[in-house]
Amino acid sequence: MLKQETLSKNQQIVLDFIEKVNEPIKAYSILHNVQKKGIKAPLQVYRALDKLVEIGKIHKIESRNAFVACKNSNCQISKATAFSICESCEEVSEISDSKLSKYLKNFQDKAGMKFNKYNLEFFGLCKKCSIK
Amino acid sequence: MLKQETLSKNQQIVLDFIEKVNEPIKAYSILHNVQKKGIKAPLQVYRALDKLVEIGKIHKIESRNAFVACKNSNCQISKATAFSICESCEEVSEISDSKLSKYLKNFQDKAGMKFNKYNLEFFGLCKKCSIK
DNA sequence: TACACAATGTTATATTATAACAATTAACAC
DNA sequence: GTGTTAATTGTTATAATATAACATTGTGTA
Ligand SMILES: [Zn+2]
Ligand SMILES: [Zn+2]
Ligand SMILES: [Zn+2]
Ligand SMILES: [Zn+2]
Repeated sequence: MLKQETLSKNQQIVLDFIEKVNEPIKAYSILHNVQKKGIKAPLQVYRALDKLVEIGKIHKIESRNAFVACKNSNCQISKATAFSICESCEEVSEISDSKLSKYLKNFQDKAGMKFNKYNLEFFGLCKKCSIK
Repeated sequence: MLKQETLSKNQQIVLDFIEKVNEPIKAYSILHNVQKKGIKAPLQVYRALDKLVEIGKIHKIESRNAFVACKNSNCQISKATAFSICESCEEVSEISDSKLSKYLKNFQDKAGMKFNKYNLEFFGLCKKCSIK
């Protein structure tokens, strides 16, 4: 079978919603918001999320247990992700910095482990929150 | 009051156990293992974990919801952490690489956000698992 | 002593995520 | 089209992770 090109019904419903809100959102919040579309159970959401993460349409913000749409066409299928997170307002942005991603992709640890994936989360205060 | 120098009873019990197992361990697994020491409830474990993370004695592996003792005396109180994670055997090592930490500490994102903390998780196969 | 704050103990509950199994749908080979 | 396989869905129940709320006790300091 060829690699799936179109999303399934539930996957599309979940993705549409995540793209619409345009900020990190939690699984059960997604569930509440797509129940009118016929998605009734957590598993239906989590299965869609798993697939969407796998194909790189969304990312999971691990420290927040939240999901956000990918804004970065050249982030290779979720294998190299970086985010900035404001600890005050919880605003999250995906970092797209070719120098950073190049540096991390080529990073070699001392144990000689070969990496195929990384996730980096920066924390601080966004500009808005710094002023306050 | 001066900054705490000695750990409290529960904090010490939890830290002792985490250091003994010497690999990432989950909160409820800690709970089961320290019940003989008098810790009975999840909150007692989570409160100790919170404090130990705060003072840098342990770190949370966000992608695994697990906690591991710090092996790295110069990781500044949990504000700059990096790990390698084997996706096959789940072995986790704390990366101590001064070049990497320097690079990340000085990283400036395009939005001009000032970071005070980061967490980086690399995924791949450890040497042992690569051979198989 | 009196105060402030950290830590504890305890019960209940909230939040996040998966197990298990049956049924349906989509893609492919022939 | 038929049979085959894999992906997706639907559904109920439950597991795993984490916090709320409140009363109490301990500890350092003035
Ligand atoms: Zn992305
Ligand atoms: Zn902010
Ligand atoms: Zn450390
Ligand atoms: Zn391994």
